[in-house]
Amino acid sequence: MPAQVPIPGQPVRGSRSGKPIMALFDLLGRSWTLGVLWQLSEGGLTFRALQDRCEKVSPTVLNRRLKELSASGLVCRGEEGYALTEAGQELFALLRPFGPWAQSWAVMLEDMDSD
Amino acid sequence: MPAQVPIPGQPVRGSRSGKPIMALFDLLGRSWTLGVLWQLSEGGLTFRALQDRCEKVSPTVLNRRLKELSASGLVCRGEEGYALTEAGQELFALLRPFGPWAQSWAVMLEDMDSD
DNA sequence: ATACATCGCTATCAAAAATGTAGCAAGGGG
DNA sequence: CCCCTTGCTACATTTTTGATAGCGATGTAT
Repeated sequence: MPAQVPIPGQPVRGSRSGKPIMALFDLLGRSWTLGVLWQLSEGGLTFRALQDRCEKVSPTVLNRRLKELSASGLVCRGEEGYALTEAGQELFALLRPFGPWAQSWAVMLEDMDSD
Repeated sequence: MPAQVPIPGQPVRGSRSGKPIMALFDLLGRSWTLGVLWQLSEGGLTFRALQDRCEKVSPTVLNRRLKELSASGLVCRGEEGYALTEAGQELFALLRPFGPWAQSWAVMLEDMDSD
């Protein structure tokens, strides 16, 4: 039985209430979801191109994530393969600052470990 | 063998390169990580309080997530139980806009389904 | 001191999800 | 027809998550 797509308003993995933020976290908290959104941000990619970008993702999981993201209106099929929808781009806009933040986080962790 | 904590600079689940953003996505892409950060944003919580807030999390997983988040410098133990570190608060600041966005996403999904 | 409650977990086992690899059906080019 | 790429599906294995019970430590009231 394949996993269900988290839908705001309905109980999801981890929340009886189905609060939108919890549904979103359920979706984003699955392996590769964040990575796929990140990779698609620069333009449409074919299934295999996406697979290559995400070095270690199995086709099984990639396909499942793409279906979930499509059902959630974040991804759709464009001329060049899979692409972010408008909503997907909005979400990515929120995600973008994570890039630079992760950099400084990495530096902080190094300092933390060397002490 | 328990799961390892994703560390920037080292290969992680899903990335040979170990780019910080990929390490971060690996961490955030585990079940309950996002939810825990969210719940801790309003102040320190004890283990059991956290368990109650996250309705369905098992102690096994909660404990594992807390260890990972501690090792990653995002969470530490304060006077009132577990709390966000400074870095954790920075990350939450990036996460906060997801709340309102999730609301409008929920509305969009309803419209999408009713058409 | 004893009884009881609460807290932060750990142990154990079952279920679900992810991984790795192989390969198929469809479409295009030569 | 032959060969190549694309978008997957099948299947077996490993990893992760989930559910439940309960232990040892600490505090508090009796």
